[in-house]
Amino acid sequence: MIQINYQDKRPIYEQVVERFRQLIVKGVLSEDDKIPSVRNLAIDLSINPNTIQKAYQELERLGFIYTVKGRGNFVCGRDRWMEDETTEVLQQLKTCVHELISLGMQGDGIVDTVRTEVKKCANGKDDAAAAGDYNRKGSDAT
Amino acid sequence: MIQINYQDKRPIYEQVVERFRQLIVKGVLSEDDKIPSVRNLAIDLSINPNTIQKAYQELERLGFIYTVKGRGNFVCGRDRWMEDETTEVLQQLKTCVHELISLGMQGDGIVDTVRTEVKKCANGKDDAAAAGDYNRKGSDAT
DNA sequence: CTATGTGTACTAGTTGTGATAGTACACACG
DNA sequence: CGTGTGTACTATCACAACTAGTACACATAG
Repeated sequence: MIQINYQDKRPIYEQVVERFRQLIVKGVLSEDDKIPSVRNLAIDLSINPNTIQKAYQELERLGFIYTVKGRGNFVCGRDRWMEDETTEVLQQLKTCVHELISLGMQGDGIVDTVRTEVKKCANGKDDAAAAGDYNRKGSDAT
Repeated sequence: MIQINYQDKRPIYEQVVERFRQLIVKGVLSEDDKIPSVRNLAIDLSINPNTIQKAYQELERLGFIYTVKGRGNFVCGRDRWMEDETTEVLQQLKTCVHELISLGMQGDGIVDTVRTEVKKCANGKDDAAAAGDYNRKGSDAT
């Protein structure tokens, strides 16, 4: 489910955050799905519970999950993060366009690239639906 | 020329690298332009020469500058970095597109956004030409 | 109620990286 | 040779990431 890459220079907690962010945005994890407990995931990944806790706090701050004391952590609905995420990624997209122009790439080429990429997504439908679910309400991990 | 933002969480040497990258990509610094010496820039920014050295080594590794022992550091030609940079930014662009699709944005909307941004660049012509040059061959800093 | 699983908070310590400080050496140029 | 340059090296400090261990509060099942 969650893998840690020790070759990666980024801190572990950041990798955990990023991984869950992907799973949630792509729809692999749905609203109110339960995610592993701090302790369970820590054992699973052979790292310290505090590191997972830090990751979960960050995910909560970003609006991706909510916490119920004594019960666990659960995935928030799209309305809690979709707008912010879209704004952010849109900003990244614009920055890329500016840089490509600076690098001498033609505007038409950029637009074409994007159009091609959009079509590719439409055909492949991304990997969200294919991935299936992971840990639904009530089906707690063994 | 180069400013350091101490509010920024990124290390100083990384900020220096990023700033020079921008100046070079945008054409403010041209091929064979001389950039400040390790010691001069260190004094200028009130930081340690070793930090600048680290930044310059990274810039050389990335192909943005070349070093001549005893003379200084100079900007490389576009051919040394343009291809790699374009490939990298293009990859970022595609990732953004995929994420926006996952976030539920319509493909048409994405393409429109890009087209609009391209036009904006075409009108403003970015800020490359406006910035002028900084430190040409032979005009060493005082 | 108790036992268990959960999130939360706190202290203490280790490790790695960024940054500083200082020194020394090699090369280019006038 | 003297100056300005890049390069290399050691030592030290500060901070972030991570680990280790403990303690407490809450929810649920028995």
